[in-house]
Amino acid sequence: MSSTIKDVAKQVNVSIATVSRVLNGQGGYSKATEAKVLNAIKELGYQPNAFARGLINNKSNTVAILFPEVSSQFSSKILRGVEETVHGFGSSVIVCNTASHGQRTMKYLQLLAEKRVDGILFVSEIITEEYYDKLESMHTPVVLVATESYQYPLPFVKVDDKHAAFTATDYLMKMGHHKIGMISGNKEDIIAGQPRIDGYKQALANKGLTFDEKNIVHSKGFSFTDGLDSLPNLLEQAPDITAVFAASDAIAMGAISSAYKMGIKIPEDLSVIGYDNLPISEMSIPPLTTVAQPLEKMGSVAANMLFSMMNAGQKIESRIMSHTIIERESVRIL
Amino acid sequence: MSSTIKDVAKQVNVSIATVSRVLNGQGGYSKATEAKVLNAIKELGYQPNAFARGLINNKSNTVAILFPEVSSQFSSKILRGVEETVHGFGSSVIVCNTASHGQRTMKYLQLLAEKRVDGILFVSEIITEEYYDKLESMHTPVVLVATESYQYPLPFVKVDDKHAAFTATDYLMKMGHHKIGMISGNKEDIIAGQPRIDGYKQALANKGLTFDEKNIVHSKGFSFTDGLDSLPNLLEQAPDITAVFAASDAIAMGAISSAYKMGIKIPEDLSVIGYDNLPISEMSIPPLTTVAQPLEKMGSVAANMLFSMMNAGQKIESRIMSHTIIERESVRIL
DNA sequence: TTGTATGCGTTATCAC
DNA sequence: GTGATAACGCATACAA
Repeated sequence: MSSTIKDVAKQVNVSIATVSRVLNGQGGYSKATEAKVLNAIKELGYQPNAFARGLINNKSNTVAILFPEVSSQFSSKILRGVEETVHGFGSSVIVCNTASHGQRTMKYLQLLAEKRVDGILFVSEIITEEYYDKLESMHTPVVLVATESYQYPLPFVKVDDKHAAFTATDYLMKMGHHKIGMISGNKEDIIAGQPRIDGYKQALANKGLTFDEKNIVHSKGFSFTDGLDSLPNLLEQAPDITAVFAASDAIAMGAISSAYKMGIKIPEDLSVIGYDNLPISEMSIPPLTTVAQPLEKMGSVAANMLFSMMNAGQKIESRIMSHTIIERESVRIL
Repeated sequence: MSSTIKDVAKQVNVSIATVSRVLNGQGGYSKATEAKVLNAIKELGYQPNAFARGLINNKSNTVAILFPEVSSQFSSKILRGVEETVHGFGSSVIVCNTASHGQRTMKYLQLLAEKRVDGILFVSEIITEEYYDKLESMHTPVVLVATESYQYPLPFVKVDDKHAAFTATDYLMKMGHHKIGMISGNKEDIIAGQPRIDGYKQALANKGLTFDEKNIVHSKGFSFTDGLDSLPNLLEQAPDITAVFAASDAIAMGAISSAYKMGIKIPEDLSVIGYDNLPISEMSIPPLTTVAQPLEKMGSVAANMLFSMMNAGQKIESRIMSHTIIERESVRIL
């Protein structure tokens, strides 16, 4: 099939040791033999065998990334950042779609353990004891992205969700709104749910506004249909609100579509601010004002952390990425 | 570090051959030893080493997929389908972002060759001679997704672009439109560009309508901003059109946003039909009528083809996937 | 039913 | 400068 180091050696009449040396540029050979070897490599179309190398070096030049859902704009953006920097290190990235399913995730980890991946990125997942034990047994660097673990000492890179929600709500108030509703996403979600609710409440309190339970509706998740379904409920509970903070861009898009159906004009009748700054927020009508997470950057930062851990072997500090308000046209100045 | 087959053998006082046998369930050992071995494996937390296995079997249980851009909804959907079926086969998928860049692509192929991936999926790319030669030298099954090669005998899975464009245009005519414009995307694109233009023209001709060059504008690409920029031009050239066929959903979304800015109502003043049926088409205001490509399905079909090729070693037939019109609310009945 | 020995393609440690 | 050769962890042909 594919030619080996042995074939090259034979062709040039040197030992495999020598070939290996020039292959790795270690020196200890004459210019002449180097040229001959290099030439033979070209001629034979020799490809180093990653299996053999891995066996010796215990290194696969591969990292894995696990998502609850690969095919979301959210995941895609992170993946983009990860892929770019991983490729820069000469490594490859394996993607895994866990569907937030425990058994499936464990099966993946097993596979990744056998493949001896050099590092693992966990996106938007809660780390269970089962996962953690497995990860520990693998002795593989791990970094969390857009999530964190309160139980286990895993480094993470994410935005401060509570702070970001505070900023979004505060922005609305700065624009003159006092009656502000919220579509919260899943409040059971300890990472992306509750903290954003807390941030919203705190911003209100900070300006001396009292929080009213009627101004918030808790959707099941963070999707478009969640927004679509929730806005009518919110408006029924709280007809007097002039603005709504949606816990995700998808929810915001759903709310906007819902408003459109009900003949409510955005932002004339109702202002909307989202969360994430996905590509869809640009495509919205009107374009969506939102608080941005630097997703691609987060991916690349996380990947860099992984490589630091592999090389230095040291524990790495977590990173809180800064969020920013992207002003577009879905919020009206009151 | 990690324990090996040898450790297991020692623990149970059998030979490594025996351990290997029960590991692979080949039979040829007593129930008693099997139990003991299995037990020791659990106890020691033994993990098979994929490097060693790969070295012997010449199989990595890994396939690679190359995209011009990983972080698009288009790519994501395909990836989702691929990941699902590949995982079903107990393999992993490596993602590569080529950026449609020759050198970068070649570097990827080199890496994949060294890793001895079992198969390669090429999405939305033109296969150059350089790529093909490299692929040939790798002796690795390849299947093309959402593209095809006129020069090289590579199996593909895609929609019939010309036919789909015909269907879209024909749908518009069935809804009573006679003056139909098109925003074509990149007409130099031999796979996704020209065929869709041809389909549009043919649908017109089929109903006895004459094609007018003024009714079409060729954007640089297939993106949102292409649609945003192109609609005004189209409307200037052809003020009397009542409907437009956009060569992608992103273009359609851009056109709709553009119309919104110009105070043109969709679909009352102008009907729009897209192409792809990405998730965004649901989120559009109004929801976008479009011709759907079954992207996720295409991914899974392509992956299945890959495994057939690996196992059977046989050449595989290409697959033309059927497209369908998804009726939503962006087309008005005239 | 089980064990021994060889080889897969490299790298690395010795020698020379 | 260069060449043998022993690992790396596993599968398998061949013996027993």
